[in-house]
Amino acid sequence: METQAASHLSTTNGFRSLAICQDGTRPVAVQRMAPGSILFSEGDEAEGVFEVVSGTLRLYKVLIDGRRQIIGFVSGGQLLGLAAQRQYLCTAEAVTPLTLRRYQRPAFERRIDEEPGLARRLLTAVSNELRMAQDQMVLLGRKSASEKVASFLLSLAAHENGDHDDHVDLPMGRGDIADYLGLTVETVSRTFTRLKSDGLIALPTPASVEILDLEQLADLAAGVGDDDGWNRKGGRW
Amino acid sequence: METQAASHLSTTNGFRSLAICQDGTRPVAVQRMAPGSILFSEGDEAEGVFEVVSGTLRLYKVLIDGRRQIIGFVSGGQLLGLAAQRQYLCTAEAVTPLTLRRYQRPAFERRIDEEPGLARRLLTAVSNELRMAQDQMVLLGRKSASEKVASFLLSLAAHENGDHDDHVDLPMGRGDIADYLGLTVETVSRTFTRLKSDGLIALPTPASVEILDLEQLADLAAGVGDDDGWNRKGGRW
DNA sequence: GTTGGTTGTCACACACTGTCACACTTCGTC
DNA sequence: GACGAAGTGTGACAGTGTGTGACAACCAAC
Repeated sequence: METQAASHLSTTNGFRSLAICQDGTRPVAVQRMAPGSILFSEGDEAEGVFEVVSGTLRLYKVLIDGRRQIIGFVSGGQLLGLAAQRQYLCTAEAVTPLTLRRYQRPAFERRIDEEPGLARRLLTAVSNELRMAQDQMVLLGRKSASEKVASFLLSLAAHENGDHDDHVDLPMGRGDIADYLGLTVETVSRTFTRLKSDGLIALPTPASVEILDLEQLADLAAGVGDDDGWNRKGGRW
Repeated sequence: METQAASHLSTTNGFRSLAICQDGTRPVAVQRMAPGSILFSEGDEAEGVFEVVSGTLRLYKVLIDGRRQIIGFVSGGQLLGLAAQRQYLCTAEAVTPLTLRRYQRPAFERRIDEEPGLARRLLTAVSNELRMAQDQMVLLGRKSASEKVASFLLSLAAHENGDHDDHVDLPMGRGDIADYLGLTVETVSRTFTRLKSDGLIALPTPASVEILDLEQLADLAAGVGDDDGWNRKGGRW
């Protein structure tokens, strides 16, 4: 009926890997892609559901004049294209070298009706997506540049549920971060520098971040006015 | 497991009114509320699913220092709280006098498992929510003040699928619009004035808008650089 | 009619962020 | 190793959008 709804589904819930395909629904193809290549574009017929095996990709929408808003990043173990119904509503493009499995949509949808618990779990997954989208709306609409970057780093750190809680890898460049946070490249770059010189983070390389002061970073991300002259001194921002 | 995901479900799809309750699941209560009163707050236990009979309410999240981001508006015929799982993740507050029906969540969830097609339809509805959230992310992250207001008016006009395609009622005040679009009250006010003096709209009263030039308004909303010196003349915005 | 509170609008200076410009580093290729 | 391309970082400047304050318009109550 309607245009539909596409996108990434973070599978931090119960959807890691082939949980939904445990009974043997086979991927039609395993696919590899180079950075910059496009998996599907906004408006394409939604033919498949994808599972990212390794690598990261970006989902974005563009305005006519080229302004781009990145909706989200999808990385290993996550599903992609689940919420789509007729057409994909954003473009999916490889950030890093990518490996993924493709499932045919018709078979996938048949299973939704056949397997009782499945739709319920998908509903949970999409709801989780919605939650993240809403948090991002708060970020985009009401947070300052430094608050945005701090939030971004923390969400990345939380996602990398693993050994190094304080180390974050950035597969994407500054341009991607800018288009994800509603900023410009320069502002992102300057904010990183500022965070570094204030001792909240370290930057061994531009693509790797060490979180030095988790508490201050969390306060900043949450919008707690720092005693330092971070920003929003007198005004609202 | 996770915090959950809450929120409004615009039912522009197939969820008008009691479509999901056709077999007699009875509302526990019909409820009336005065403007400004709170239906539920962010973090509350998600006990019910609501159907708005008449009136409008706003869904929002707030930062510690009071900055507010309105996630969306919900009005007559729409469902509310469907995507919530454990807790509501935003606050729902009446904008106008409100009438709504409340359904108990446990019974609601039981039906999801029992009725085969239901979960599928809910999935569609939540996916649609996600689509709207993503459009809003583009708006918040990459659109100028005038583009935001133009988009807002058009989405409202589209929503009022009815007789007057060119007439839009604004149940909410300038402050709500500002917090929905990531602007301030003054900027919203100024932009309305500008749209009026440029002949794109008329404002019989502050709460009612006549769309005079739909095409130009649509171009503006889509990000087409107007020949007029609307904005983003030299720069990006 | 008057009063008081709320909401909307306007004016002005300021600030965060964007724009433009250029140096620096890294990496792959020749 | 030299070169060019792409990405990153920095500086100077300007602009949109903002906060503050003041005023007008509207509504309700007296």
